[in-house]
Amino acid sequence: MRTIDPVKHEEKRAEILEAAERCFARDGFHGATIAQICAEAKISAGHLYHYFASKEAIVSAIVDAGVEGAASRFAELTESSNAITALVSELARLRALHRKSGAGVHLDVLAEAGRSPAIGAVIQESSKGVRRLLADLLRKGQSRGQIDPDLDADMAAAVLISVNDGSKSLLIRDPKLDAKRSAKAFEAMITRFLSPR
Amino acid sequence: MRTIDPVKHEEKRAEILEAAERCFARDGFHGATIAQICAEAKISAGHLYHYFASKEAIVSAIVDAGVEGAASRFAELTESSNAITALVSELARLRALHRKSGAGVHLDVLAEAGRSPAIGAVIQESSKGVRRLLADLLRKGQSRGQIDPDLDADMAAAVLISVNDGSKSLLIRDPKLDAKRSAKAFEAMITRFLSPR
Amino acid sequence: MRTIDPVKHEEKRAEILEAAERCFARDGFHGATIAQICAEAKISAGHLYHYFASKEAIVSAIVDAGVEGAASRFAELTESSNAITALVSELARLRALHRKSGAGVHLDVLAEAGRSPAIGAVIQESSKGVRRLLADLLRKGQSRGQIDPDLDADMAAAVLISVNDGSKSLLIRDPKLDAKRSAKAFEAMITRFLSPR
Amino acid sequence: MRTIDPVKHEEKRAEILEAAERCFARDGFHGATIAQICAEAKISAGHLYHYFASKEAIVSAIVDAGVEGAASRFAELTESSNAITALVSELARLRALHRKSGAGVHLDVLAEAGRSPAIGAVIQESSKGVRRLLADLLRKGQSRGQIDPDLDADMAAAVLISVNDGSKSLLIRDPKLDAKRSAKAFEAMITRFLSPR
DNA sequence: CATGAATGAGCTTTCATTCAT
DNA sequence: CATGAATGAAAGCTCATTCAT
Repeated sequence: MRTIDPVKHEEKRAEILEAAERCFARDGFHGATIAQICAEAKISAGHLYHYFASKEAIVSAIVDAGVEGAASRFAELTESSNAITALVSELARLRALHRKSGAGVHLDVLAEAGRSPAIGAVIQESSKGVRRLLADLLRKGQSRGQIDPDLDADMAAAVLISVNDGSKSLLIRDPKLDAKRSAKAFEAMITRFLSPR
Repeated sequence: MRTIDPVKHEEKRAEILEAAERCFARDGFHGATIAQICAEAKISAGHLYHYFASKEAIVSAIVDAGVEGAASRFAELTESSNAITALVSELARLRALHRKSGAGVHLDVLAEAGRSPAIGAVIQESSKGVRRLLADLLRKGQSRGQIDPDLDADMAAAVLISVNDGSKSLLIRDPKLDAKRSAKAFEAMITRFLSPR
Repeated sequence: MRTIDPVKHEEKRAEILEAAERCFARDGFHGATIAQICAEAKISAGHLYHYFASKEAIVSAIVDAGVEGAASRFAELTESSNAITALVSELARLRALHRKSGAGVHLDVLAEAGRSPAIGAVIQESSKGVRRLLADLLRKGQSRGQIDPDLDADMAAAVLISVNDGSKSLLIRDPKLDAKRSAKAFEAMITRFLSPR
Repeated sequence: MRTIDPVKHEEKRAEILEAAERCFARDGFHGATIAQICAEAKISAGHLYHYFASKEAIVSAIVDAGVEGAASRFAELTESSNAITALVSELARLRALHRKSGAGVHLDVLAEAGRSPAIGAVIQESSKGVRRLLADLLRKGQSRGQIDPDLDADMAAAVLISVNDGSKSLLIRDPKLDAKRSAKAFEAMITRFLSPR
């Protein structure tokens, strides 16, 4: 009975996930092929299916991992003294992140979620989680008097998430866009949106 | 003895474009097939290539057509007495439009533009045009005292376009989202962003 | 508007069907591959799908063609003066046929029909037709006093079809089986089964 | 220090065989996978290969086991006072058996035997054994005056086996076939075939 | 202008089998 | 004895594009 380490299994899974992430970032959900992902992860084509049931399942896993990341970051944000500046810089951080790794996947996955019920469900579940966390954050800001108490926290959270989604298009529409000036404009919008009047 | 009627040619082109738009909206850029588009346009597969050199060329043409539409709408907006409410309602109109026809293509095309240089170039050209029009609109609002004169009009235009892009994700992330409440949140954000202080 | 001959289309379809039949006979339903069939029919892999929607659809078409053949042969049998000898020799003819072309497909398709609803439906429909034809034949024999009037014509037809199915196993179970002696045994069984007492 | 217990080994082999039989009955020879069989037998994929050299070897073993079963049943039949009714009810028993467990495998294996030399050899060997047993039974009936002495016992045995094979197709061709009426038709055919004139 | 037959590379996925542990 | 990770060939099928008619 030599049942082998489930830890190793998880590690391999994570390796494949990282490989897939790189491929999706480079070529998009449809552009990236299983063969590429396997090559990147240095496993055989067939073996990938010991870890993931389908290409879609890989995307699901990536998205799921994203929620957990968001949760931990939001937990930190709650600690910060100024809710708005914290949020503004978090959004800036996300923009910078995608400036490096390519925003394609993010939009690709969203578009795919609009069509594939499987991925759609994953995205909706994930969004619900993130939105709740973000709304809590906003409400905390409201109770501290840092954020306009008249705002509908839940909807403001949804809008902020969509603003983040939209920011993925900035560099696609203008790759030479001045980072500082655009950051300033975003900051202005968010700050004015959330500040008490 | 067969003279080419350039008018008829353009009409056919437009018909195909509309058919393609319906297909892309339904199934996305990758999901829609040439065969589907041909069926929808009621022409043969081979014949489509008399009008468009490739699938990408169809997308390019659709995007190009989008700029012209935006131009004429913005021209109308310039006439309106209140620049901000006009803008807010235009953005609301676009959201409503996509609520019906599916936002998938919009995001799909953006994602594709991030990868394919061909489509990327088209999107960038188109974005430049729309952004200039929008920035002009904003500057006009500033000169009339309706919009905060301290705003960087050019960047604000870029941000507003990206806000519009992001709004495509709203219903994907939560298909049951309350339309009125979310519209109100958007309105608040745009209004506060642009209003003189 | 050069709509091309639907006749040519049918001819090509028939060619592919014949090629497929050869492949199925050689390697069975699962053993034969689309690639083999295409090679045998001298067309490309993709082109086959202009004529048949799937591998299963090819089997369906083959089975359907079989019913038509059976119908025309049964029509001839009705003319013959002695119903029983006619039937006996028809069954012998079918055994001889499969002695040449391999009985594998026949059993393969039946087995597949027991599992795949798609093929099952085709086989059931086809069987219904053949059985009705055969039962009519038997009833005609009964009215002429050549066949035992006490027999349940419909069930006898079903049993005879199953006897034919079973005869496909004869050579598989013993490739060296003496053809004449086994034919005689079959003849005895059928004759005694159907003859008036 | 680890001595192999040949009894345990045989028990495990039998367990796997039963599991495989269930899988083959459900999904056919090609449809059933090694993974399924292993799951059903609650062993690992690799371990199965300690007991059977290949998927074909499993089929061989199942077929072999079938002969032994037939031998013991035929031994009982020899005891019965009326050879024909005993045979008729044995065939009915086999039909009823397959009505429950699915006849697919039987036909599947026969079809496979027509192609694979390995399985073909096993089936031929097994058939030879069963046929000899059955022929002996018939000859015993002849010597007792219960069966037509003019019949070629050996060929009659072959034909009866093929009738049994063919009966597997009855329900596939018509799943709603009336069991009693069809049983009666079979009974009539067998009885008239074998009875002295 | 217009058709649709034809291509062929490429896709995701499956699965019997092997082997290090 | 026993596991399950790993392989890799091959399967069915799709689709943008070309071309003879």
